[in-house]
Amino acid sequence: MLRKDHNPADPDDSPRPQLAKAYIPADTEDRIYKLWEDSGAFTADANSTKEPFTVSMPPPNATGQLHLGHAVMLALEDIFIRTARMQGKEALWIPGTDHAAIATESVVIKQIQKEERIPDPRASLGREELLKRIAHFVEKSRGTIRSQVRKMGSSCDWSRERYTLEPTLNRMVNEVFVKMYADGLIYRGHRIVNWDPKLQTTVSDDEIEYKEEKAPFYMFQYGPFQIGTSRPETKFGDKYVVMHPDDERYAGYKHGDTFETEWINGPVTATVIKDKSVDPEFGTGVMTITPWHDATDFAIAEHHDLDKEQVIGFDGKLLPIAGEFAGLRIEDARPKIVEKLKEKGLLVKADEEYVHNLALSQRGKGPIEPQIKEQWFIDVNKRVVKWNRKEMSLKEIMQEVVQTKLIKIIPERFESTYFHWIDNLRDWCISRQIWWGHRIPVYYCSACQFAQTEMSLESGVLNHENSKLKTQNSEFTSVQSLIQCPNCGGQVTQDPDTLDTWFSSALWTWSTLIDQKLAEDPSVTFEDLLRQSPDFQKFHPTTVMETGYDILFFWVARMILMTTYAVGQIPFETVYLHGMVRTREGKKMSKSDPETMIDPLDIISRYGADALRLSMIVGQSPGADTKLYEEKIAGYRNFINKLWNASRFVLMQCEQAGIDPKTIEFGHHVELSLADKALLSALQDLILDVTRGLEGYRLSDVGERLYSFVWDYFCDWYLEVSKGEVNHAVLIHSLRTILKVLHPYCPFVTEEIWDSIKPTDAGFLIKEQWPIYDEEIVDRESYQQLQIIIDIITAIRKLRQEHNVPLDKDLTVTLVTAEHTELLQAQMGHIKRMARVAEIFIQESRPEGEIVSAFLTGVEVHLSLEGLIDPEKEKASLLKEKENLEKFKAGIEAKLGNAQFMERAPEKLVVEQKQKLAEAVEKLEKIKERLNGFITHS
RNA sequence: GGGUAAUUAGCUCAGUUGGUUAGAGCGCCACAUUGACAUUGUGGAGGUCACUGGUUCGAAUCCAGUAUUACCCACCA
Repeated sequence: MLRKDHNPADPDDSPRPQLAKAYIPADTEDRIYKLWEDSGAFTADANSTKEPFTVSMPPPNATGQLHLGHAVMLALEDIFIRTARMQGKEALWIPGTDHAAIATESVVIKQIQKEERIPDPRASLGREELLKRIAHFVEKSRGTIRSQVRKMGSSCDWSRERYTLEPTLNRMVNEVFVKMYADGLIYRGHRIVNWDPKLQTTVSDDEIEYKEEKAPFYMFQYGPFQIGTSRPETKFGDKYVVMHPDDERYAGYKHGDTFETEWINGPVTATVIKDKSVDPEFGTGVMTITPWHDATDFAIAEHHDLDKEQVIGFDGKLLPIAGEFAGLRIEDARPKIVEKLKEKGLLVKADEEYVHNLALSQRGKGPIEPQIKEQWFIDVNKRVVKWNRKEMSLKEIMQEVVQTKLIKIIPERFESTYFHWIDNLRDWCISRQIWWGHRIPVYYCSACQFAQTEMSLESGVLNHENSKLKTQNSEFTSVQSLIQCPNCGGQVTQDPDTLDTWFSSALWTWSTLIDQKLAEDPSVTFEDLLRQSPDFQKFHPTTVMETGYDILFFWVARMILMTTYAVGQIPFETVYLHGMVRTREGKKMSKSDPETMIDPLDIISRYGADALRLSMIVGQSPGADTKLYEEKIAGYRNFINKLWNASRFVLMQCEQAGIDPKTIEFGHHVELSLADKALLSALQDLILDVTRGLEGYRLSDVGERLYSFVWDYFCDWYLEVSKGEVNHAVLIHSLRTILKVLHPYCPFVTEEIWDSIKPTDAGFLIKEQWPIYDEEIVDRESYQQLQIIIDIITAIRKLRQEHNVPLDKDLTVTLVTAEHTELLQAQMGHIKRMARVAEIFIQESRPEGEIVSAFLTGVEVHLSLEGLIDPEKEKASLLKEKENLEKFKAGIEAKLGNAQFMERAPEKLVVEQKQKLAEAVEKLEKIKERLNGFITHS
């Protein structure tokens, strides 16, 4: 798979491996991905005896485009999965797509409106036809996201790909709905819901966002009271005035008192209500209520059994109760109503600067109108969930599994926001008035419904539970003509609503593991489906759920809720939450602003998926937002190229020596130099750090460690040493090890290089075994000895540059040492070559003449620079170092002289400090001697 | 109003349980040029770790408060 170029100049014309001068990801990635996929490397085996490691991919919108949020998610999950796979686990990463109910339906409706000039496609086309159109649209466009997921290098098991609207998932949705209904967790009732007049559907509390808006706050005279409002258009039906029972100012009015007052469209009779939910401090302490359009007012009305009247229609226009204003839209009606009240002398004052929060639909961005509507809800407080022999409510079970650490959230602080959310959680409205989605599996009898609504409702569900209707219902298309009412034999129809898309998403970790063939058979019960699905048995609970913190509530919490209830297992053991990707200015990237938008596909084509992955992982911590910009990505592209060229160097070394790298086997027979031993030792430390870091989900740390090892140690020192003393076996072995531990982060480039250096009998790197830490190879002494050589080389380079010594000047260096003579003798060649020194003397006394010096631990470095030295400069730099050392020394002495420190500090630290002190004292002595030399000379 | 976090070099960020003479990448300055790599090499400059107190032998790290910023939740007529 690498490029094998024939070299015409080569006399024997035998083609040798030759890597291109620079790594070109675009020539590599798709090819490698296909090789992996075709080889079956992504496919997990439910029958294996290996320990399972499962990741359920958060399903992207089936009609969507890959964005950076997906890219982060895919990169992280792929690292988890590739590591687990190499570590010998049965790794399953299950991909899928989401039907994205509201989003998809509104896209298609808009398209039809625009292209076919049909103003109301729902009315004109009807349910069946519209669903067909949407399904067609999804089918046509879902291939896009699949190929884009592949572009990231995602090693997910495509043979198990799932879709949130497929028949198996539909059956699971129905099973869970019926189970919850039977347990009394799902009920239908008239409640105040969030109505989106624009999208013509209810939405859940979590699908609302608030925007600050300045709108006038009016004070009106209402009988003897003054009442405040920012929404005069809702006030037509107001006939109750509410105040706190303890409010002294209104002690003269009793609960139930009535009075007549002039109001918008004439006189009304109002009733006094005393309720503790009124805040006496706010405004006048008196308010009128609009139970149909306000949640608080609704609660008061329920409590006192008051009348509720609808004022605003579901189309957002005023109803006949508004009299002359009926049919007007809110924004048109409001000023007119205020004007009328003003003319009547009922407007007391208007605060034009009032700021309040406007509730908007997250999807459609239109205002939300609270309405009373009969909807389906999930009761989160009823105690029917069996867990550890206790009966718990859905709220309690959600708390329980996180509190007891059965589920661990990373970063931990999100646990408190999770608990806070649960505390505020109200019953979940699960019905939606859109068509694209899982239809509510409830049937009504048109014949007897009028007389017995509840009865026919129940019989529909009960019948369903008795599995008479299951076959028909496993397809989401309606089949009501087949169904007869068990009560009266009349024709039944299905509930027209669909379920909140999060209802089906909440089942994702396990519904995707249910055997699809088995699920087609209606005689197999739900419990048997769980028991007999091999994937479910092997791979659930999943290991880690990785997703953005923005859907902790929408999705993660609801998966916990539904899964513990429905299958009696936690959905995942660990939740890893990543942050949002932002622009370099910290702004959200938005499609409407292409300037700030980074398109992952564009980045991949120019820098490669590996570089993109690194740029999103290194330097990011979980739960924190991350800023991404092109220079950062380019930096990691450079790193990838560095690795590529290091490999190229290794291959060239082998080629020059006539060695086929694939035949190299590394073992005890290999003779090792100091640098070899140091490198092999450092590699063990790397393996340990990387393995532990990945286990602890510290992906950024590990990425940085790998980056630094490859560049700063392997390339900058080991490969440089190799230029004077090459050991092919060590080169190949260490490069192989590096590729393995780097593979999860940059799978493409490592696989590509691996092909050139892998052992003859080896397969793909993706299936290689993870390196095992071997303490016996750790050789601290050699590592430190090489470090001394490195320090000497660095010191010489530094002195040389400080004194502007040209590189072509023949340089003589004297190393003064008492203890390292042997080491320096042996490694002299490397020092000469890498520091570009002509001659080195190793002796025990300082040389004569014009020299510049550096003082290392155990070694003095002196450069003889006749006629090139600026003595003042050298003196100044020595003085500066002396000053620093003295400060440092004084600090340590203070510590060591402190009785409390000596008593309480750990032994190890004291020893360390003493060691440092000794070194500082030694250096200081030498610097002082050297400075004295200056004084005598001048 | 309640909560969670952030504040470290010009920029973007690390800093794992308190013990480092506070690190990295980019940028900057100087030098190097066809020998793995200019998507490079070598060296350098640059930080009183937001502020004020406290705990401690010892604080970027723990505690309290202040300031600024971001996000989340609730929403009062």
